[in-house]
Amino acid sequence: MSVSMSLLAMLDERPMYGLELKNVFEESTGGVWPLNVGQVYTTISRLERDGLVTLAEETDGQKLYEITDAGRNEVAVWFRQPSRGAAATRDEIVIKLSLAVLKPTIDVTTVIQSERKALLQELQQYTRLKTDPPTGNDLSWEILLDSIIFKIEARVRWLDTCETRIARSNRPELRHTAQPEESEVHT
Amino acid sequence: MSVSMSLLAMLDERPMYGLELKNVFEESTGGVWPLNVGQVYTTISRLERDGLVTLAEETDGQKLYEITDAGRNEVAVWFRQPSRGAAATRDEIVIKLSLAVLKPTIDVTTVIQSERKALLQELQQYTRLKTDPPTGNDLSWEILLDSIIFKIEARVRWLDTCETRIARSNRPELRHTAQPEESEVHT
DNA sequence: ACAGCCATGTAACTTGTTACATGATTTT
DNA sequence: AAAATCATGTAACAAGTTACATGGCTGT
Repeated sequence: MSVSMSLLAMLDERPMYGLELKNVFEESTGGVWPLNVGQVYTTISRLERDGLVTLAEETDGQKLYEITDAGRNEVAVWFRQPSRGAAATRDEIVIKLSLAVLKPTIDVTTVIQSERKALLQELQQYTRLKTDPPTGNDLSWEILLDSIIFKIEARVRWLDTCETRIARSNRPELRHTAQPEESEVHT
Repeated sequence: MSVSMSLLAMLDERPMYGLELKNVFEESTGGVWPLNVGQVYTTISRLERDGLVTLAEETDGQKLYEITDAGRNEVAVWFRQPSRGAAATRDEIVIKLSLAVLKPTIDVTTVIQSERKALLQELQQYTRLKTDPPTGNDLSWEILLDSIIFKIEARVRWLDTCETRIARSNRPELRHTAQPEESEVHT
């Protein structure tokens, strides 16, 4: 829904053609959330099918798309109503840990460390981006970047509390708890 | 991928049949992330197609599914490798705000307030759940609940910084900036 | 017998996503 | 003329999701 509503919201601003939609979207996210051009066209055609968008004008293969009244209404509702619960969405890393603690054969602390390492690298990357913005630089970009950084930080803190929780629990841990050996699995 | 990998990880523990997978999954998430039974079967058949799972035994319509070596390997990789970037996933509410600040006709502060209100309600709901656990109550459940609460809190903080950012920016705001009147949009 | 649960499954659909094809225009 | 870029689009697939159908077994 994110993509289609985004395109619709952009068309609510002014009529646009396909590539323009892609560009505006990517500019507003500073290139962090790239959007395949093809997806713009598939999404647009689905919006057209649903009567939220119509072809306004075609000049020389260039197709200008226009939002309909129904579409305008959808956008208004989208902005008015809060997005559905953050909790409702299944979260891969959370499921992974939830299942890991149920599996006696898995060394959960190793899993946590691996995840945290990746998160901290990602965090560094985005903090660097913050001081050295790419092109757009405006408000949209700062909002987006903040959201990413906040999310990563929260996740790292969550991993920390998981670690202490697991340490406190008398969960039967693997043998080599003292020196966590690198037990690489070979294909 | 979340669902299929989850099922695979559970089958890595022991062979199970369809409903059992559903039940174990839902118990591990304390019912917060319900899983439609039908989806278990569609997902299992896809795993079978990909050679990660095989039918071990069929007794009287009850089908026991078993993980294959290839499946076991997938699970090992899943636990070893960190989940893909938290930042990579497009986030509806973030896109919504990013686009909202670009639209002069939208009152961003109203949008933020509406989102925050919903988040705080959700937060309250899950904090209540924390003191009054449903059934499972064990480690998996705490881990899951923490993740949800952390995520919501981070999002609320993010909304706050967005608000100050927007206030600081000299973005041309709607007329009624001084006393934010309840300007309900009627269909 | 009937209600309700256990258990399996499928058809249909949505959203996201990519790889590929096509043609026009512009630059080198 | 060749390469690059603009611009459009389609076929195909992955993953999630639900509504519905089927049949067996159990308790009342």
